[in-house]
Amino acid sequence: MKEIAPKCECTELHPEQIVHAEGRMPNDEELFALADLYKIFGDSTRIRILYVLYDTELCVCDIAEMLGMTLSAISHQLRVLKQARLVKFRRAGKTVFYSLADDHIHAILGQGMEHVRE
Amino acid sequence: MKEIAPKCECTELHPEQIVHAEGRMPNDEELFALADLYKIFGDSTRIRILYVLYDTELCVCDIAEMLGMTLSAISHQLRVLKQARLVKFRRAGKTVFYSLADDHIHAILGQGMEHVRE
DNA sequence: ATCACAATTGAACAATCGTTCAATTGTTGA
DNA sequence: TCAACAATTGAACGATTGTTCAATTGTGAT
Repeated sequence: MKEIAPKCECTELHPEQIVHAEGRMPNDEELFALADLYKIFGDSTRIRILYVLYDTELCVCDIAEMLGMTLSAISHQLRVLKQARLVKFRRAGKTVFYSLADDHIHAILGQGMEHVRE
Repeated sequence: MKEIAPKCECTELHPEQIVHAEGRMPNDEELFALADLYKIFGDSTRIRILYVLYDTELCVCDIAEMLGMTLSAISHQLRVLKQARLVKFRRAGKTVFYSLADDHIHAILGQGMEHVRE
């Protein structure tokens, strides 16, 4: 018979905390969704895009100009932001204008910035 | 004489928005720090660690047990969280107990979860 | 229809990241 | 001093990610 894998024994020292912690854990689905949300914010190009759009709508070309990046790079990231519903867009002729999807985004950015600045 | 690179001309369409947006952009240093902060939250293992520590201190072994991962994997991630000052620790004999660094972390997690759940 | 141009897309590449494995550190108790 | 064990660390691997380049789509003007 094969030996079972060696198992850490220290958990028996604090079962109360474990039971307590397990009792209020969000479900896995929510935890993964949360990580995915933060993943979107976790890139400086995307953060800068969100900030140039903070209270203004701009076309892709404006954004590329302001951030000193190519149209393609910006467009790729706008796609990510669009899929995550962090930005919305409207078409006007050849031009597409992007803006933040809702006020929630401001709140999240503000919260993070507060932590960074302290 | 070499031709200058072709330049997008659309920015001339909305210089007002650009000036406006540029006027309230945080400096680059802050923007990069913000992206780096969110990068830490943008991983499901780290998010789960932060949640098991939500209001309890636990040792590395407890966390590994609860998340069904190896000690090594957890320890590596705790190191990342420690460097970002999202968790703090205290040593008690052979055991090291981790907990959230401050209440700000709760606020950030709560804000994100609110967005995910809506 | 054709041209100009804003924007999008796909493939490819380098760079970054998370986990595993093995070795090591640090502390306790015999 | 030595054994046991919680925890940390470094190297290596595969997987994911952001940008570039080239090609393409979609719209408006001639």
